[in-house]
Amino acid sequence: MEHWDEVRTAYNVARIGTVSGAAEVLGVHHATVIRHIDALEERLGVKLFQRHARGYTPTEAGSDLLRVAQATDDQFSQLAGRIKGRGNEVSGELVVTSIGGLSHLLVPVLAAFQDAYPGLTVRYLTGDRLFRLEYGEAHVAVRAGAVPDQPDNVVQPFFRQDFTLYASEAYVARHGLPESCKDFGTHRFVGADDPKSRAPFARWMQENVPAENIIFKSGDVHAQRRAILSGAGIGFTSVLQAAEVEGLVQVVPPKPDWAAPLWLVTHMDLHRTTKVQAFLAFLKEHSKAWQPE
Amino acid sequence: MEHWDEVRTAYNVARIGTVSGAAEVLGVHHATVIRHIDALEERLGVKLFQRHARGYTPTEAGSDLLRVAQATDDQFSQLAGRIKGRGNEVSGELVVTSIGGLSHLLVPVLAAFQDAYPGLTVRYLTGDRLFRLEYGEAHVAVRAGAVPDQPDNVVQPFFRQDFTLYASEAYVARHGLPESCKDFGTHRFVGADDPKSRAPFARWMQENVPAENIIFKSGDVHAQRRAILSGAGIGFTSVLQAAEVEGLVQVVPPKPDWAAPLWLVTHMDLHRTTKVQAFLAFLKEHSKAWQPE
DNA sequence: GGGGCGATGTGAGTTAACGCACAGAGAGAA
DNA sequence: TTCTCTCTGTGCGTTAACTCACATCGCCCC
Repeated sequence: MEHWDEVRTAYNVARIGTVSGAAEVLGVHHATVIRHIDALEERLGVKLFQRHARGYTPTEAGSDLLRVAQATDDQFSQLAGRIKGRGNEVSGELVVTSIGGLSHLLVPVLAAFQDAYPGLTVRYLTGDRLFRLEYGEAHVAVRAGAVPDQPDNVVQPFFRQDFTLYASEAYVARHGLPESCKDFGTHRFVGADDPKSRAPFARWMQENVPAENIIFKSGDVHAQRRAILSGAGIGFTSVLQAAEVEGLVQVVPPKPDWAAPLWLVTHMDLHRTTKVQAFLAFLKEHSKAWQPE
Repeated sequence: MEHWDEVRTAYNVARIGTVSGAAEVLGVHHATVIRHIDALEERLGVKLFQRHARGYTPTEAGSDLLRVAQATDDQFSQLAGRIKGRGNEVSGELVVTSIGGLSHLLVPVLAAFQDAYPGLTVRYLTGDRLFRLEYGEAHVAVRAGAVPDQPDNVVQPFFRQDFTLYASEAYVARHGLPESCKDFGTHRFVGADDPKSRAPFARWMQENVPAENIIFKSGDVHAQRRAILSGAGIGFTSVLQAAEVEGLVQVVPPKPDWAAPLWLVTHMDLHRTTKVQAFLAFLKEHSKAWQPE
């Protein structure tokens, strides 16, 4: 049973009773309807209609087709309604991904967004690997670093995340603060575990801090911040994260060179949907407080 | 949601995951598949798939379509199986119509046919009006008289029904038998109620028997036979019917001029079906005993 | 009974859908 | 990295499907 359009044609003929009437409803010429019926009967090897001057009356097979196609028509109508409607409503699932270091900013916003749309389920993905928008793994991604140049991805600037060096009050009381790069040899540092990290502050540390002075390394920014707080050494933390923790002292003011630009990335096919647009607007609104100035 | 073929295309893309694979399954070029998807998405206003180099992955709307179309595909497959299969089996309903005077012959055959096919329901229609095959009122009709020339009807000769004049034994004992037409003026007759009857014996009676001698008239042949049997007069009855009744005496031997040819008529659209063919063969086999010689 | 109407059917012309060929882009392997 | 394979995407020519027009046939109403 291929050629579903022919089934639809036969369905309308059976429903209405005449070829002409069905042709009008279908918006095609009645000759087309006749050819569809003939082709379908030929393929099935059974007459679906008895032809007479007043129209077509379905045989048993035609009546059977009428019932099945009626159900199909209903199903498709409902489907079309759901699909068209869903394009304009915020429901189902919203999948957001970002680097782990942004969870303290995003999670409250996600929770508030879910609260605003009760029909919505939020999934927040963080992980080592990059979740790929083109495979439908997420609707929205928050990416850091250089402008993502993936084709089929819509990229918007989000905000600039400032970083600088922090130390715990206990560390300062014990070791003091370095006044310039020349003092780094006498201090201990907390840094990134990944030597290939492309974060600007991480590369700065690789170039300006002797490797042997980096005595605590972790791939997780939260672990690094905890290490700094525990007095393990001096290390980079985002200004916003540091502000939420008691007991951290800025070693130097934030430098623009250390800042990491953040980008909002969506897949082209999903970017126009109401759900994604609603979340992007919601996120931008709530992130105004995070902007540097 | 028009263009069910596009839904089928999208269904296969969602099911298989690639345009090329779906195109192969559908037996069309992959460009056609792409155009179908694009047209469907355009019409719905929602992306059904996320496109990437490895194939198409369904969005939520695409997944929804996949579910619905999967069910539709199943339904259509079952429908095709039923329709194709039903063409080769004898089941459902068999509707046979004839003039009322043939019921004593047809009913036993219909009962035996039903007994041979337990899945079958038989309907036997008799009535004043002609049941019309082209409106699907019956599968098979047994017609008398001239060759039916309805277009779209398949006509086969059935057998020749012989008629002649009968009288009851009581009538003969009381009035004797006429030896020729000249004696008709002294006899009483049972005849047809309808002066426009086209039956050859009825017209013969109109022409050869004085109207005032026809003292019992009925439209029903069974009533006429009963009247003859009750001694009301001389009248025509089919030879086969008369043979089943005790107490009837042939006034004259059957004449070919009085015989009524019977025809088996089916609608063109139903004639080829196994069910109709099975019944026609069954009926012909059982009617061999009725043939004159 | 006859004219009009609406239905089915068929042949000819036209449009739109399809197949073909090639370009481009990732993904995986050497 | 580079090569290769596969899949997507698009312009162009062709074919098949569709529209159009006309013929035909029944039915209904006048």
